[in-house]
Amino acid sequence: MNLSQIELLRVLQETNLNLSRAAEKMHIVQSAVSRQLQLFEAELGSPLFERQGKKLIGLTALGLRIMEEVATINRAKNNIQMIAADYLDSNHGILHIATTHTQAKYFLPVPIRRFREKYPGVRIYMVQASPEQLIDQLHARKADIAICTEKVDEFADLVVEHCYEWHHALVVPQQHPLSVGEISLERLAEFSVLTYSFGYTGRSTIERAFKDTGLKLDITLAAADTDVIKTYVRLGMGVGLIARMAYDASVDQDLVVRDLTHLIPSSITKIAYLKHNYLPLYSQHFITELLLAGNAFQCKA
Amino acid sequence: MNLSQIELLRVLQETNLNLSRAAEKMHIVQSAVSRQLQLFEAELGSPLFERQGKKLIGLTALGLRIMEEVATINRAKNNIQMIAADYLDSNHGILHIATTHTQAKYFLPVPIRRFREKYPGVRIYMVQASPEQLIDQLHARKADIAICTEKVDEFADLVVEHCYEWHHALVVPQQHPLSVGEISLERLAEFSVLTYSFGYTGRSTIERAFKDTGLKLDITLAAADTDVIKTYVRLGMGVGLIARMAYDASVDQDLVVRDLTHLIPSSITKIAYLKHNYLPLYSQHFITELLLAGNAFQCKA
DNA sequence: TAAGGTTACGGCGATCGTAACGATC
DNA sequence: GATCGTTACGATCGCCGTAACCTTA
Repeated sequence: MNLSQIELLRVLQETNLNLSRAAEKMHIVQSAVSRQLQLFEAELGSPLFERQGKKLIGLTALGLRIMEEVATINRAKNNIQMIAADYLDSNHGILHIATTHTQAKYFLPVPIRRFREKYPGVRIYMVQASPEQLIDQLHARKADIAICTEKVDEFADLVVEHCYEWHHALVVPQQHPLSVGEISLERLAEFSVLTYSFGYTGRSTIERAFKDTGLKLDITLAAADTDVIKTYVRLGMGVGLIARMAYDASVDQDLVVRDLTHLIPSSITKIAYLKHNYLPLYSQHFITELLLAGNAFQCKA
Repeated sequence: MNLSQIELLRVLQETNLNLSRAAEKMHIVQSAVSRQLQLFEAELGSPLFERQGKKLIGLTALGLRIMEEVATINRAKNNIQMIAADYLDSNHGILHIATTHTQAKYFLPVPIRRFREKYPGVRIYMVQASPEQLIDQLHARKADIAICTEKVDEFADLVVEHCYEWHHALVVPQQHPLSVGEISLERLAEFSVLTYSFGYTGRSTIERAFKDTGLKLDITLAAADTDVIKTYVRLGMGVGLIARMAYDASVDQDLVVRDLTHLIPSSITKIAYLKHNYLPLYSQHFITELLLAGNAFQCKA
């Protein structure tokens, strides 16, 4: 048994059990891959893969169980390399952040600016995606840290830290009936609503609030980002249900923002990263920076 | 990086960082070990060991952190081999049990007999030792399963299962003043007591019972095994404080046994084994056999 | 016939062993 | 001088790459 055989098993999973593509990924010829797999299976004494003719079509029970250990080994191997690199120089490296539009636009600018001041040598890559995709990015190790509000609690292999709590707010054009007076869910339900796509930015808490009262929301537009919502609110398509922090007093003066704290449960934006996975010092620092900024953000709101 | 380098780091720890002995253990010459260590440190870019001249005298901060990952990899590697061997043939193998005298003599015979009926091909090795030593045996992977009453709860890297609950009892010669009448801790404290050595067979609960009342125990003899205690009770050296199940009606008729359930808190005998460590099917079966026997044992008592 | 996998064989390089040397007690 | 570790060098064995071959869509 050796580490390249362990690596091979990982790569095979990532290539749909295709030996040729696995060979490419590992920068060796296909016959070498074929042989190493045979050697490994021979050493263990039983096949790890189900075969149809010569093709690999799936894992055996044994293979399935062994893949768990393989994943552990690969994680630890990567960790060793990361730890050593970090020890040599913790001021350079790459930080992959995966997040949603709302966080990227309204929350991250401050912590990222502060982070860059402290670690100018670290390159930052940001990926914008849906919460499900963020988690996939983490699992595929294409992102180091994910920041979002939804979904992340459901995965046992993620470390999740609460960053800040926020509420939804209503935005309407000036003169709109909802721009004054008491707001209730009943009154809200009478209007066309523009809000986030399913699975984005606390949409689930909105659903919950309305489901609990038995009221039905009339969602005319569901967008992944707040700017689209604001745009169509300005066009008079309906009322906007957005994250409070996405209302920007300096550019949104033409819109009236109404507090909904009493109507819709709060949402919590979280930071998530893989368990058992070493994060360089600068990444750890970025997380504390996020938590700090989260605190400040929460107080402001 | 390769698996033998990882293995080397483990072996080095086990040999007090002595390259020569590590080489022996790995069945290669010392110069090869020296070179592999250099190569590995060079690959990581910083030394893993503190050196005094050429001698290794300790781990660096980096080395310390990396050793954690190394342990993980070695565990997973062993698991792979165990899982595969188990898959090939789960009826043969070796089961290393580490336990205390009391368990070995009064509890284990039944579950072990039943286990051997089901797995005649599995060789059983039993080691008798003190609870601390049992745990060392687990950590050194010289034992697969430890069965005892004390200590095991204190280790986070062990899986601990409760097996059965039991009480201490008093054994005295016939005609002894304590052979009749009400027993209290106060009355007990008037006599010389023979019981288990510190750290054995629920000795800690005895301590606790007496410490709580402020009474002082006069322990004339502390032994690791019940038979020694009984022997000296028969010689009239004092009263015996033993585990209830260690009183054997068929051979101890000359002794009077008195229940102490109301005086001394109960003890729990536990099964412990390493976390993140694969146990062959037969070992898993042995554990269920132990739990079954523990249940029966508890009812009987 | 293209795509995926296996088998055979020669060459190269990683790693080992031998051996001589250096340091430390 | 005994113990422990390093360095140099030749030999070996493992692993890769080339290439021919087999199988199935």
